[in-house]
Amino acid sequence: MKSKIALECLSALAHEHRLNLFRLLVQAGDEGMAVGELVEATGLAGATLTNHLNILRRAGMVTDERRGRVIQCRADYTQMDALLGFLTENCCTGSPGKNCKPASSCKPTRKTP
Amino acid sequence: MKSKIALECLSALAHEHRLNLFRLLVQAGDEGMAVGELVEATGLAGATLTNHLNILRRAGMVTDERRGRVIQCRADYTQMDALLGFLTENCCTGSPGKNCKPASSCKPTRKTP
DNA sequence: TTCATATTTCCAGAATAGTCGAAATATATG
DNA sequence: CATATATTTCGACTATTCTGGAAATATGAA
Repeated sequence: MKSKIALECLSALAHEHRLNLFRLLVQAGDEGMAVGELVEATGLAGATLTNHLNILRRAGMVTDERRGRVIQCRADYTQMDALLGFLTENCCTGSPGKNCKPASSCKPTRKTP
Repeated sequence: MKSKIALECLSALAHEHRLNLFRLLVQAGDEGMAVGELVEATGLAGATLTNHLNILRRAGMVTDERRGRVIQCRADYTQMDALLGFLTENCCTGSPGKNCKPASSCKPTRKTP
């Protein structure tokens, strides 16, 4: 992951509402949550929520898919993984004697099928 | 790590200059870097740099120690580790079937003695 | 087509963050 | 003490981000 994208991811998560939003989506698992459900869950105005979602989308932390009138959002675990990797790398590289193990793998939690 | 502190850490790192600053300190290892050296390295005005340092300090990502007239700064690896732990936990907990391994350990890179 | 629902875009005001010169503080040295 | 160096605080300005109402767009249903 490039520094610029890592910065976008960090900025995306560095806000109370957006961190909360991302956690909600993580907990929702593969199913994800509709924008309307997120409005309900957070109590934010629609326009405000869309703004935050757009920031998470631009950073690649959230993906979505239209299902009829509803837009279903999901946390992107791959991007979160890449961010963890970036932080881990940049915590120790650049000098000899690296001490960091590779970032832990972060897979979606599947709903019981 | 509590959510509020994690947010402070994320906000601290979510800025071009501060991420750069933190990386410089990580690369500097246990020795750390003086504020003056950081001013040189970044080209920022003293007041601006102090502002960014204060944000990193409040978040616990940077510690420092006075050595005579000079203030020597260091990256706090423990806090970085805690942040990685928080992100990893919150990437998968809250629902059954956790898939994340524990966050990798992040130790300072020691200068060759 | 007409109506209802879901979401986004547009816009503007309010709040917060970033920047840096100048003055203040802390420490060392002569 | 007086002077020099290192860093921080203060104060003011600019830039960015956050917020939500209202209008626009998209889809589905009658």
